[in-house]
Amino acid sequence: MNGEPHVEAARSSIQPVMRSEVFHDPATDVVLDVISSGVAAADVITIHATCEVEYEGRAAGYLGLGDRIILCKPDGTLLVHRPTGNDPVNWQPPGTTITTETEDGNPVVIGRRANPDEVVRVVLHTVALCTRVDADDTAPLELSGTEADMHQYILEHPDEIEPGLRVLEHERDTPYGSIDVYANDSEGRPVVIEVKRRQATLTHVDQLNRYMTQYRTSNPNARGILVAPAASEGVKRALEEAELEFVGLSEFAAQNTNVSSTTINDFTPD
Amino acid sequence: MNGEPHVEAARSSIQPVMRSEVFHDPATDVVLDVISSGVAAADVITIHATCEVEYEGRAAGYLGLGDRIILCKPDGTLLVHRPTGNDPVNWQPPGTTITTETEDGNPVVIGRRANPDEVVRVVLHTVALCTRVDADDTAPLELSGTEADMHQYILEHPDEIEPGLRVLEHERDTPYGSIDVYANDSEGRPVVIEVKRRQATLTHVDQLNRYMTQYRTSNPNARGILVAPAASEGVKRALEEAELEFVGLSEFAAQNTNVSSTTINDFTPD
DNA sequence: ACCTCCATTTCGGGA
DNA sequence: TCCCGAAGTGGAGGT
Repeated sequence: MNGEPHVEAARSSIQPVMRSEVFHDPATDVVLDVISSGVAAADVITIHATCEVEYEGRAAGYLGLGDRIILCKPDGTLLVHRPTGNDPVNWQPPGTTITTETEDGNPVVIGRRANPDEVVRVVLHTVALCTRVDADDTAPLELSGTEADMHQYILEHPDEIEPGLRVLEHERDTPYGSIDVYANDSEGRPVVIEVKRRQATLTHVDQLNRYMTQYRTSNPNARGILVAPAASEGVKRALEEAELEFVGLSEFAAQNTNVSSTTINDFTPD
Repeated sequence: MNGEPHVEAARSSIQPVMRSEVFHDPATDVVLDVISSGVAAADVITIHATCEVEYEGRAAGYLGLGDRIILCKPDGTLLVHRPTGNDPVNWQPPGTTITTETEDGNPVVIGRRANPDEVVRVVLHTVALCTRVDADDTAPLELSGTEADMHQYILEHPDEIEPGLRVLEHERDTPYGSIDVYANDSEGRPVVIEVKRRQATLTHVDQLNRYMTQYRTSNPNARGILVAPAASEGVKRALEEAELEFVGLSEFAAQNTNVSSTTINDFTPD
C-alpha cells in the first residue's frame, strides 16, 4: 500500500468537498512529486515526518531529528510544527517559494524568500504521511472586542471617559506617533487619548508620553489620558510623573466582551 | 474505504517510526472517536475539513464555512489554519482542554481554557481527512543571531560601540525598565545602552528614554545609546530630541548573521 | 501571579 | 516600499 494514493474527488457541484490525496509511508520520489505537483496545483500539503530543519536568514538555526508536521500553503507559507507549542518551531511566511531536492536519498523541502533573504530547509528522514488537498476558504473572519471596537465605543460614548468630553478627531497621524482620539474637555482644554484594549503597560505610557511631550511645547495645558480596562501601580506612577491621567474602562475587562446593549459587539468584518 | 484506518506501526526499535492512523472521509462517530482517543493517547491529530469556527474569550469571533486544517497537539494546543497566512485563523495555546460534541450530526472540536477564560469551537461540516500520529520530538532548537547573541558580542567587543568603553554591568533590572548594558565611557561618564537586533523603532527610543529620564535625575551627565543595525530618520530625530545617541552596528544587519571569526555564530542551545 | 521584554514576531494600514 | 502600531499576540525570565 506504500505510495498508493487514496483519492476522493468532489462529489457534487452543490456541496463541493476538498479533493484530497493521501500517501502512506511514501517513497522519496513520491514525496518529491506530491510536493512539486501540489505546489503547482495550489494545494495545501501536509507532511508527517521525522525530520531535521535548518534555517538561515535574520537569524540562523538548526533543529535535530524529531517527529514534526510540515504544512505548505499555496501562498508560500511553510510551517514546521512540533508535537508541542502554539508557534511553529520553524517557518517561512507567505511569499516564500517552495522547492524540493534530495539529500542522501531523502526528500528535502526548501522554502526560500527574499526581503529578508531567508531559507528554511527541511530534510525528511522518514515520512509517515504525505497529503495534498485542494482547500478553498474565502469566509471573512468576523472579530469583535478589538481595539478598533473600543475606539468606536469611546467615540459614541465619550461621557464614559469624562463628562462633557467632546471628541474632535480620531486616529490622527503625526511625526511623533499617532493619536487615537483627540478631544476637548468641558473647559475647552485639548485632550489626547491613548486607548488600550487590555491591561496598560509602561510602553503604552511611553507612547502617550512621547506625543504629549512634543504636543505640550505648543499646548502646555494639554491633557493626556490613557484609557484601558486596568493598569498596574507602576503604570499609574509613571503616568503621574509624566503628568498624564488614567481612566479605567472596566466594561472592557477580559471575559466581558459579550456586553449586550452596546455597540462593542457589532462585528466589523475584514 | 470510508472510515477504514490505515495503520502503520513502528517497524523496529532501532529506528522507531511515527505510528499513524488515517481516516479518509470518516463518519461523525469515527471523527469523534479519533479525537477523543487521540487526545487520551497524547497523539497529534490533524483534521482536513470544511468547518465553521466560533471563538469567545478576550475577544469574540466567528468564521464561516471554509476548508481548513485543524491541529490538536498533546499539550493542548489547538490550531485552525486556513489555506493562506502564516498565523492560524483561530487557535488555543498549550494548556487547553480539548473535548468533542456533536451539533446537527456534525462532529465538533472544543478547546477550552481558563485564565483567560476562552473557548474555540470548531464545527466540522465535512471531514475529508482525519489522522492521528504518535509524534516524538525532543531535539533542542539551536538558534543564533538573537538579541542575546548581540549582547554577548557587545560585551566582548565594547570598542565596536565606542573606543574606550568599559562595560560594567549586563541586564540590570530597575523599576523603570531593564537596562541591557551599563558602562562607562573613556571619560568615566555613565553610559546606558539599549540593544536591538533589528531596525530600531520609536518604541525602542521610548524604552531607553523612559529609563534615562529617571536615571538622569541623579546622574545628569549620563549618556544613553541605542545600538541597532539601523534606524529610521524619525528614530534618529527622536533620539536627538531626548539627547540620546545612536550607534549603528552594521555587522548585525539582516542577511549578515553568518559572519565568520566572531562569536555571534556560536550556537546557544535552549 | 504579575510585570517586563524579546520574537526569524506576523499583519494591516497609511504615507 | 518603508514606517508604525495592534495582536485573542506567544513565550521566557525575573520578582
